[in-house]
Amino acid sequence: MSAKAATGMDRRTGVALWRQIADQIRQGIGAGHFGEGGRLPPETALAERFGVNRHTVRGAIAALVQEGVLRAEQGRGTFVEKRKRLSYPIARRTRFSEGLRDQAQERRGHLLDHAHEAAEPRVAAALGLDADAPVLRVETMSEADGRPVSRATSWFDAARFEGIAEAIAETGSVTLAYRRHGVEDYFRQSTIVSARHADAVDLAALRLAPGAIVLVAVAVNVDTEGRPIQFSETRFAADRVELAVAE
Amino acid sequence: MSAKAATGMDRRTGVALWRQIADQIRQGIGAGHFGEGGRLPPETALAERFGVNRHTVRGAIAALVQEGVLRAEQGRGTFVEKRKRLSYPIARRTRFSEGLRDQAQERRGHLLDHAHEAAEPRVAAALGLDADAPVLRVETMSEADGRPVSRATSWFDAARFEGIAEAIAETGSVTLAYRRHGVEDYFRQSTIVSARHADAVDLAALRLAPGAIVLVAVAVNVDTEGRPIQFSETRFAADRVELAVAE
DNA sequence: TCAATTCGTCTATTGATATAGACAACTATA
DNA sequence: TATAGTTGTCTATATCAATAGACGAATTGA
Repeated sequence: MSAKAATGMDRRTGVALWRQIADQIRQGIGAGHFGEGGRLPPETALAERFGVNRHTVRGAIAALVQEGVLRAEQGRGTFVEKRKRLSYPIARRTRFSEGLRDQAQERRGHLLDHAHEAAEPRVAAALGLDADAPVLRVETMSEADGRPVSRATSWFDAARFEGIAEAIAETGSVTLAYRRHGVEDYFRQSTIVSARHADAVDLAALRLAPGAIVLVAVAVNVDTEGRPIQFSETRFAADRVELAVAE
Repeated sequence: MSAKAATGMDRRTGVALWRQIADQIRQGIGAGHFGEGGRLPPETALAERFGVNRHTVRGAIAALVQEGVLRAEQGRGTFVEKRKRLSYPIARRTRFSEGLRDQAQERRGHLLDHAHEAAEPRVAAALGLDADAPVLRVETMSEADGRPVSRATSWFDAARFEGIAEAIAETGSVTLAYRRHGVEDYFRQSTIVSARHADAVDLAALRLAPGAIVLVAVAVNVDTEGRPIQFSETRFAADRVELAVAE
């Protein structure tokens, strides 16, 4: 394998070289190749390693500076800014803020939007409702230390959970909002994890660079009697979060 | 929100529009928007929906035809070739071929490569070995119905599992290879799921289009006495697989 | 058979991407 | 205070990506 091919750069693929390089550098940082606050190799060295022109590397670095991952200082070098990836636990008892307790100083949830609508087939199936039954759709996002972590769309049975959006907005917590509706405890029944490119709405909400990846977790929560109470699709910024599956 | 922005197309991002559109169409197929063997809307309609020129849509379709996802017929339309996303279970007893029994006719594992090496820190920690202890690294990939599904790098304690690579090559099964080394049963102790762009090696092995996403599952298997026997990093083609977390 | 629909191909133009080279501006250090 | 090493900026050129319009080729159904 030639030195050039080994770098993973592909041409004529619809993905610009500067973006491929930016992705590799970001990934290298996540893997700890440069250390916290460490210095990147000089642009000329990176250009040689990736087999491209120095200007192309500069494009990649500019994008990562824009993202807040790198900081370039004229005459000195280019340095790593980014923090470590958060590890988000997925288990039978999954609670957003508890799981991140040790990893972030400040955790917050936001209610972005909510609306009544008729249940789509997959929502109706998950919640055990008839097709087109009235459901509440709630859009939330969560932050840790001021960085957006995830964005979720949740559906609730409108008949049982009328007003839960307001309760989430007031308390900032789904767990507390459940209490107000007589649900003392709840469990995660199932979780399906997949990954895709972030769409425009999530890019904006999570403050991601276009082309970024989101981890998608589709989950069903049930109450202590096993009745489904929530169906949700959560998108996590893949370069900030990993999912720890407890078994 | 304008109709254009709602389509999720972003310009000046280093990702060509035709590739963004190809990714969205592929994703739409995975979500079942066109049905098995279904027909895509005409190119002119797609161009309008995505807010781009017809030629740009044609670029996206050409890429998906090349991938084997679509089939274009002059005068008739463009049709879906691809099968549904496989759902790969992750649980305490995770076995590759058993989990996919109902979803694919033919399942196969391949041994690609194996080598002795000194344990990296994360490998040593996971297997409970001293740093730089001798370990066996094994590269495998798996297919379902002739389509590459995943590619894995596994590490074993060299002292305990000498020759396991050959056993995997012969039997095509990790479970059977374990038997030969006196491990009658084993469990998954932990799994960490993340996502990233596929690197050049995985692109080739999984026959993916550049820019494609892989789901990364880092796992530790333990024997019935709780001793770690395997540390592995598996990369799944994100457009062909989803991970079903059992809880 | 005819018209409508749809994919396939061609030409032309514009802006983004990538390469190449040169030199300025800044930093650290011998 | 030189000097080497690094990032920042400029010009120029070639190729890719995207738009625009026109027309050919194959299929379908009236």
